[in-house]
Amino acid sequence: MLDLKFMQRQPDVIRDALNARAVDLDFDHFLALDAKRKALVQQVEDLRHERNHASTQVAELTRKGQVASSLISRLSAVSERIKELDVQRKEIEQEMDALRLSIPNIPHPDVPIGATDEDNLEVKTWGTPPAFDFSPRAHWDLGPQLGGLDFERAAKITGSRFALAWGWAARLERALISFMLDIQTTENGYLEVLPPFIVNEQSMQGTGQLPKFKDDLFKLEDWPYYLIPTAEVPVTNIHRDEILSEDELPLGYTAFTPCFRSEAGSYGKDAKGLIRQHQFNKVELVRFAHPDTSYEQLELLLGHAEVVLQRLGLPYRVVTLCTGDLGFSAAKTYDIEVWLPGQSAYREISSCSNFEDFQARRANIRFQPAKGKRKEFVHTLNGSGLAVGRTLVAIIENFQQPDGSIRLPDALIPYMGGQTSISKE
RNA sequence: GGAGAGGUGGCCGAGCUGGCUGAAGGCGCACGCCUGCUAAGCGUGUAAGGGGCUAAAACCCCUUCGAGGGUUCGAAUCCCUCCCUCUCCGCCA
Repeated sequence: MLDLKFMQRQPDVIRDALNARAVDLDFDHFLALDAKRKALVQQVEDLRHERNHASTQVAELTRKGQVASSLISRLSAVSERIKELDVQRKEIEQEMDALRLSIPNIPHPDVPIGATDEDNLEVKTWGTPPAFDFSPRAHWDLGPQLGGLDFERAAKITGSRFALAWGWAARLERALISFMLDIQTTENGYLEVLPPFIVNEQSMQGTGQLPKFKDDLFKLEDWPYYLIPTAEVPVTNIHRDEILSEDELPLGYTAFTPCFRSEAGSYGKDAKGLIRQHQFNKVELVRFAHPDTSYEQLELLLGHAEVVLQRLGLPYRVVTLCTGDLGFSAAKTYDIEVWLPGQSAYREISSCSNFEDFQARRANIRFQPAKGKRKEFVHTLNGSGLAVGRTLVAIIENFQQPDGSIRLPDALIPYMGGQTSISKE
């Protein structure tokens, strides 16, 4: 959510931002509503002022034992008028609120203008894609063949876009989760949290999933609750309606959670394998930062996600999302894309964003500056550290051997009970 | 599922026989004074949102005591509905 004053004063900035994002939204209508609102507010406030003033006169007269019936009957009419105008004002404000909740964040000046992911800007690459003297296979072949992944039974249990992992794959998934959490908690200063996987509507609105992206969510029947699409939601909302102190910033939380997404509108996309599932595991990093330093925090956060891939020896690149690809709430986002030999492509494995005060304003997360200054909204950031299922995919595909086995990265061996490779049998 | 208690400012906590309560008191915080030894004492100040005026302030005004509605000239205070928290019983782990 954007600041109302800012929208009034810098309408062109909003128009440019909407344009850059190719969002079709009638911002001038919003401004017209605001003008109407102001006019109404003035009328109502004048009447209220009159009523307040006269009411104290009534009180005085009554105290003196006098009757103020003429005054009272006049005020009765004033109150009626106030009620009428208030109804109008409320209608306009409701419409404005709804519009405001669907206006996306303003992209940071660094963000390249563009329409699709092809316009994203590569900022760095790390490692080199492995060279194979055989044609590398995709994880959806190797996984089932090695007895770790079972898509058919998952379809029986639930349906498409679900996976059943067992044996080595189940353990590898668990190993990766521990490995990632350990790095973030012991090396990068994050506090581990285990939040609810189901949240209410307010939380979804706080981080920006609602009201616009309802169709992407799983909602519980007969409950105003939703399955989380990412740990960003419960973890950012930890501090909803709270006032943090300046010296505790920045705060860093890491959480492992399953994530649930309806993937509406992605029919046919990544239909095979683990890439796009209705349920997947993720280790998330969330930071609450001082507005002055949030972009430094974004670089830091990116590094915290990158180090996981580096330890695993997985080649990747980092891109800055262009305006057309940028998420609704984000001001700037880096995607980390890991190399997948099975597809000969880089695929997103982490998304690190600075939301500035966009989420904080929605979720009302503020901090109290030390010097007795007024409270300000914090800046929120988050990033995957990493998507666990996709990491498993990357390991399977990058470290596959000519004989169909998979070599495990050294960093993971302690987490796998000393096991160094996975082979059939 | 049954019974009860409660939701007030950054926090705790009064008020709840309707007007003088944006809200006592305390804590915390800020500034100042005093003092000087790892501290205490004293004083002053300390909500948010919106509207007007303004270059910006100052200033004036309106709203806000869980949410929404009602009664009333006027509600934190009375009535109704809903949400949430806590305690006890039952139930399940």
